[in-house]
Amino acid sequence: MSSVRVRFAPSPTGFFHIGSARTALFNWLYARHTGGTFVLRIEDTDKERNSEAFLNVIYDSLTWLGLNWDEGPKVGGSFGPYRQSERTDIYKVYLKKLLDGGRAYEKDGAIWFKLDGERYEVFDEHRKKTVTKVRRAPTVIEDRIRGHVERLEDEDFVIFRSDGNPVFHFVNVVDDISMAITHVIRGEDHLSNASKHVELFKAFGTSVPEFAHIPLILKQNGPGKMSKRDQGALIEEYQRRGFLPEALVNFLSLLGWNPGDDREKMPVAEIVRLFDLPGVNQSNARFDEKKLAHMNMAYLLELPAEQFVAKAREFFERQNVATALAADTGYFADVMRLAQPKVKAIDELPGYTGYFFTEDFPIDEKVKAKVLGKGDPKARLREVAEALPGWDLANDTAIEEAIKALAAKGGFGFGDYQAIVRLALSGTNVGPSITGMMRVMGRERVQARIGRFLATA
RNA sequence: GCCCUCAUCGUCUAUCGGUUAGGACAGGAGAUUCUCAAUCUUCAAAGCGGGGUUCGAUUCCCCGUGGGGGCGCCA
Repeated sequence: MSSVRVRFAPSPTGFFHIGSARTALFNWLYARHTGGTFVLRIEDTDKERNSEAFLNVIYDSLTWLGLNWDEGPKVGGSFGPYRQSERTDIYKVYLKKLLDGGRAYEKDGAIWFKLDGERYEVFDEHRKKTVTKVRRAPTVIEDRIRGHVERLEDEDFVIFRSDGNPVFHFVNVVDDISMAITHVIRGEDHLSNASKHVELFKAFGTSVPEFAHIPLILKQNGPGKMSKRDQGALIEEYQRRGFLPEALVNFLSLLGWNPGDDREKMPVAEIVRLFDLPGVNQSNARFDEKKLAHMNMAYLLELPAEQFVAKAREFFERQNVATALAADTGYFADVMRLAQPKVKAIDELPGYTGYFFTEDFPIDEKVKAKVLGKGDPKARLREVAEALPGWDLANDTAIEEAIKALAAKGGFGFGDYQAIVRLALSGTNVGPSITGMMRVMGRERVQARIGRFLATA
């Protein structure tokens, strides 16, 4: 085990979104790559906005994505507790250090961090008020991704609110010190805060951790970074829609990082092996749901059939679309196996396979008009209905051969039967092969559907 | 307004001074197939602008411009 200790420090103030997931992922990847420790810390100092429900969303989402934490809530560790709301004693100790060292003072009921340097007053045009500034040199941030960054931190800032609760900058730094965090990997939106943090680290007399400010994920359309309200922003949504977590992880890893060559689809173990800070980009990346969908499809295609069926079963049950017919697990599995190579996502399944599970499926009138408008398809269908009792429906090739033989007799081709049989069995013109459909539906159901179609259409 | 940061096809990106600027998604065309997908082939598509440095800049520097972030007793 290396000495690397990274942390993911979300606050449970809303649903877990894709930017947070990516930050968690990069931290996790770095920990796993270096053989270090991945710490989960809950930053719940804002009592007004925190909720227990959102806390569970964080645990669920991380678990679903496979980002297991070595220390943190639920698993414990020797640097706990891991929820900031339970660390108030630690914060008091650290505050006392600052107070005793003359690096903090009280004003307006709050406690402020005192920067070193000479003070002077100036009118701030933007904020329309007089502020006290400190004459001092810019703070230097050595960032593993950004390089050398300088920023002038010239105003004291609040570290304890007047209600007695510590603020983010303070607890963040204190916890990083007390949890022995070595690498701070977080979004670039914190780069401007980093100067405050560096000053705090210096005031505590501790070494500053390595910083790595990763690029942000921008919303797909329009300006700005991805926020909770944007389309596709919530991890929970992908979970609900039956996306494969490994596909999402693979996609997310490529947003702001690359292995240095053309490889894109990689098992997570390979990403862990290749991931490193120098491979992280500096520029923001725009979220692309089409590419995610493609990645998901690629993973879905190679998923072992049993797993695909299980995923489908879970989705059908959760969406409450299971019918009496779908309750037949053997039949359900056969249908799903037929659909696996054809769909791009699990949530397409109910729509794509609906007609398998009910006799009351709709007939697409446009398709019907088109199919019936060419030649005499109903005659072909009648031939199938008559020949069907003698066919072997055990496998697709046998069915295909039977249809071809039937076609040859009348001087037709397979194609003259395909569309009309499909229409009679499914009511539409898209779907799995008709041979597969016939095999899975079975003789009785096929016979009944063709008969009904012939009688009514 | 001030501060920080970034800049290659529509999008994600490769290139660490010398390449016909490569790949992937999306888009077009074709092949294949029982439909639709998938798959295969193929086409179109990029170095923000201006100055430098250099024999040579997408690559290094500066200035613009544009994007992003920050400027709370939120995190």
